[in-house]
Order: sequence, then C-alpha cells, then structure tokens
Amino acid sequence: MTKKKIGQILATLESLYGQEQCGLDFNSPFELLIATILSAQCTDVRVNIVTRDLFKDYNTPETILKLGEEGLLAKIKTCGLAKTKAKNIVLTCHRLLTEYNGIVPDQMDELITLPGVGRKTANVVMSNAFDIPAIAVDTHVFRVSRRIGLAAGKTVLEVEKELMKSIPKDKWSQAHHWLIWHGRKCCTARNPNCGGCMLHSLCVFGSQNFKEA
DNA sequence: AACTCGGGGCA
DNA sequence: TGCCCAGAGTT
Repeated sequence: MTKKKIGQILATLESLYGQEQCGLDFNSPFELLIATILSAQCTDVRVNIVTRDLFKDYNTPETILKLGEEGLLAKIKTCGLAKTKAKNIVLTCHRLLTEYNGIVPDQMDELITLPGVGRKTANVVMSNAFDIPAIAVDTHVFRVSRRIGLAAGKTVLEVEKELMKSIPKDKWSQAHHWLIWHGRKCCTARNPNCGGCMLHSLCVFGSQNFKEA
C-alpha cells in the first residue's frame, strides 16, 4: 500500500471521526490500568463518567483495596461485566502491592499476568502510560485494518506490526480511535455499510462481495 | 479455535 | 424484546 493511499485513508477517517470524543481520562499509569480494565465491552465515554468519580478518592492500589470489592462494584456497575471486573481489579491491586511495590509494571509479559489484563489492555497501558511504541489492536481495529488494506497481515500481531510500520507515529493514537469508530458505525462485522462508506473507493473488501478479508 | 461470562446500548 | 459487543479467561 502506497503512502499516498494511507494518507488518503487517514485523512478521510479524520474528517469522519476527528470530532468524536474518544480516549480514556487518566492522571497516572495506575488510573489508566484500571480505566482500561473497565473499558472491556464498554465505551470510553462511559468509563470516563465512572472513573471521574472513582478516582477522586480511589486512585491507588491501597485506596482501592480499602474501598473493597463490594464498594468498588457499586461504583463501576454501569460498565458491564462489573462483578468480574471488580474482582479482577481487587486481585490486581493485591498483586501490584505484593509483587511490584505498588507500581504498575512497564513490561508486556508482566502486565499480561495481572487479573483482568489481556493483551489489548496491556497494549493500551504500554502505549499510553509509558513511552513505548504500540498500537492496541482490538476486534474493530483488526477487522477494519484488514478490510481496507491498511494491514494485510493475518494475525493480530502481524496487523499490529503492519499498522505501526505504515502509519506515521504521531498519528498512532488518533488512527487507533478512528479505526474503532469506523468499525462501530460503518465497517461492522456482520452487515457493513459499504454503500455508505467514505472509504469505499479505497477499499478492497467492498468490491469482494463482503467476503471476510 | 471455540466457548463462556454477563450488563449496557440500541433498533 | 432481541441482538450485538471499545475482552478476558478457560478448555
């Protein structure tokens, strides 16, 4: 894929989703870790509403543990999968205190062992809390990137590497959110709106009778 | 790779 | 109501 075409795709996505509210609010690696765990199957907008209240008094492993699983559940219950998340967050706080001196680790293989933290959450923390280059590939980023030809790789890891190679570094964060928005609003998994898609002329998927790319 | 979990958003 | 997930964990 040429640089010009990538530029056209990014410009189109920006014109479509540049104004959308996106991204998690956080003031520390720990806050981002908790917010990202909460964001599973839940929009950033909703997570931000919850954490704005939660982090006022509970923004460290110690204070979260003082709040307790029940207290935490009451505060995050609108995020979906709340019982599981509350349990995992409490377990993660325990492990941060006992194994990491209360500090969020900056290594992928360590982050991913924390309860409630998978490769997507770990990737988000790595790329946003620490200055470590990464693009978090979730289901939307994965699907949209492959369909429009931004990343021709087949596995999540390959798509991630391809995106990092082809997208200018200063656009990584924005491109990530734009791809997610496009995946939700237009390039959906089951019934993509290819007819109304602004990327149709640039896309290989739309001309292939919607066969999974 | 396929399945489960499980609450909110949306038509 | 019914269907779908801005995932993770388990088999």
